[in-house]
Amino acid sequence: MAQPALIESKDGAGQGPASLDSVLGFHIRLAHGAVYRHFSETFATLGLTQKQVSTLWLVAEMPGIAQSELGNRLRMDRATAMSIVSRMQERGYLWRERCPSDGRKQLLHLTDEGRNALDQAKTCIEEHERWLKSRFTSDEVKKLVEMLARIHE
Amino acid sequence: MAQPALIESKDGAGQGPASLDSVLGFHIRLAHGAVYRHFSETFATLGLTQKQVSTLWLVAEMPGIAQSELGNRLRMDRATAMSIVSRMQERGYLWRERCPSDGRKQLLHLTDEGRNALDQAKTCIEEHERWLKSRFTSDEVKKLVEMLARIHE
DNA sequence: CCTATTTGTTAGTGAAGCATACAATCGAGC
DNA sequence: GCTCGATTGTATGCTTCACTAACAAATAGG
Repeated sequence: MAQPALIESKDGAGQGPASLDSVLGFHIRLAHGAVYRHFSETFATLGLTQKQVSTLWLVAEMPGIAQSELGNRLRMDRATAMSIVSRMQERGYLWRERCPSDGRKQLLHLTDEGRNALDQAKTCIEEHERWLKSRFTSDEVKKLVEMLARIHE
Repeated sequence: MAQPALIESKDGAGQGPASLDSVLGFHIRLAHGAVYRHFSETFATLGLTQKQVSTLWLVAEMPGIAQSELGNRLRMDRATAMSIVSRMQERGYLWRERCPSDGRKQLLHLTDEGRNALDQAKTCIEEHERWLKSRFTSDEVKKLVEMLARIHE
C-alpha cells in the first residue's frame, strides 16, 4: 500500500547490485587485503613476502620444478616468476640448474639456507593460519577452501 | 602395522600444514588474483581499477563522505586514498568540498561525468559478478560473503 | 594558550602484475 | 638437414598499490 506502482522493484529485475556491500568481488578484495596485512606483519622480521614463501614452499615440495611450472602453479606470468626467483637466488635461498633434457628450462632447488628460511617461515605461517582460521569452525574452513579453489580452479 | 613407530604423525601435532594446498591464506591469494585478473579484463575498456570503482560507488552511496571515512571503509590508509581520490578528481569524476564544520575534512561528491562512469562500471560489475557467482548456488554465495566479511571485519 | 589528535598532502620505497622484445632451445613437418 | 612455430627464460619499462615518513592546517581538550 505504502509502495507506489513500482512493479520493477524486485531484486534481480536487471538494475544490478543494490549496494557495494553485496558485491562478492568486493569482499574478496577486502578479505585479501586483511590477510595480506596480517601476513606482512607476521613476516616483517623474516623479510619475506607471500609470493616468496609460496615459491620456497613449492620448490621444497617439488624439487627440480621448472620455473615455468612454478609460475603456472602460483599463477604468475614468466616475468613475475623471473623476478621472484631471481630475488630468492640473490639471497641464496635457491639455485637454478639447466635442465639436461631440455636446455630451455631452469630447474629450481632449495639451498640449505633456503630450507632454513622456509622452516622459519612455516612456523610464522602456522601462527598466521591460526589467526585466520580462528573465526571459523573446521567445517567452515574446509568449505571455504573448497569454494575459493573453485574460483582459482 | 605398515606404519613405523612414529607416534607424532597425527595432524595438528605441531609440525604445521602438510602442503601448500592446505593453507587457507594461499587460496585467498589465488582467488583474489583470479578475480583481479577477470576484473581487469572486464574493465580494460573503461580504464578503471577495482579501487577506483569502489571509490566512485561509495561516494555515490554516501555523497559528502569524508576522504578519511572513505579510506576506513575501503581499508586504505590516507596516502592510498589520497592518490586514488586525486586521480578520480583529475579525470573529472569527483570533486572535493572543504567541510564547513571541520576545516580538516574534504567531503567528496561525484560529478555528472563520475555518475556516468559509475553507471557504465555497474553494468561491467554485473557481468563480472555473474562470472564469479556462476560457480556457486545462491546459498553458497551468501555463506561465502558472510565468511569473507568475518575476515575483514 | 598550549598540546595532542585528526586530516589531508607530498614524496619516496618496494612488491607485484603486465606488456614487450629478444635469444636460446625444442619439436614437427618437409 | 632445414625451416617454422612454440616454449622457455631473460631484460626493460610502465603501472597500481600499500606503506612510511615528514609536514601543514584545523580541531579538541586541558
